[in-house]
Amino acid sequence: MPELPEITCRAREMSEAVVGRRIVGAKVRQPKCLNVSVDDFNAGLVGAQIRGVTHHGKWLISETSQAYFLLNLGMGGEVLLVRQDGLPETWRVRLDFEDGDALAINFWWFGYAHTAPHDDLAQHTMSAVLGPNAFDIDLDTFRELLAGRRGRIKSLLLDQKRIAGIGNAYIHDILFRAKLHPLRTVPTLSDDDVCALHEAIRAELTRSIDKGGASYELSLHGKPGGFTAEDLLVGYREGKPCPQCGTPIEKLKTGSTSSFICPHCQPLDT
DNA sequence: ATAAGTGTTGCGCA
DNA sequence: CTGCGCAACACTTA
Repeated sequence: MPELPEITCRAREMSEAVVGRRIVGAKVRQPKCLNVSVDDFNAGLVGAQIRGVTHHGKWLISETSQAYFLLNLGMGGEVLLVRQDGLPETWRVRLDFEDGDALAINFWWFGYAHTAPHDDLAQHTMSAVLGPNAFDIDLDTFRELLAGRRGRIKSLLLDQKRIAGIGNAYIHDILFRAKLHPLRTVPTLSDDDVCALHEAIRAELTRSIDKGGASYELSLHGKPGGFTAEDLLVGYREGKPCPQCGTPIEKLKTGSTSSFICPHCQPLDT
């Protein structure tokens, strides 16, 4: 799930559904995903009332009356609001509310459930070092972000310290929409390219947010998102025709990740 | 049935 | 500064 559209949707859902509720119990099945001891985790959250839920990049951030509660779902996972007597089989961390509901949190790889002091979110380094949210960044800030950079454009867009929220699923369509090859280096981009890329980021993220996020992830209430494989332009569509020109879409290795491109619309040499 | 592939992140190294 | 490989170890697909 773990890209900006899904996290944005989860934050909105949680804002509506759990703000104002009080946590009366916490259970941790996988202590490894915490940044503090189980005892400190419990002490931070049990008795706390949830005040608000936002996100920064792929981090879901809940402010409570006692501590901040920060979630990163890694490479996929759910935050489900369920009854305590109707829990799913697998969950790694659970927060129980006083009304009998619970948040059941699961992820299948590399997730985190952290806490940070009530008065000092900046102490949470993993979220504090993130760049501005990809969706909120304005054109001038985006230009400044690229100025002086020499590396590949795909590496920069995936670097959460520079711009937060884009992952290796949405980036295929973002680059396609901007007509940019993932291996293009930043200095080869014209100002028109930079504007197109800025617009593509907003447009592609919005397209998914408006549908409730990717269909391979579940909402707080257990419903799949409405952004399906059919909505993708070139991502994960190897061999299928480019929606613009019909050229077969290619899959290529770009560093340690894969990329999907239209070789005609996204030429490497310019 | 076994193995490779995968949406994340931080770190060390060249 | 940059790219790259690795380590965290679950689940699907070939």
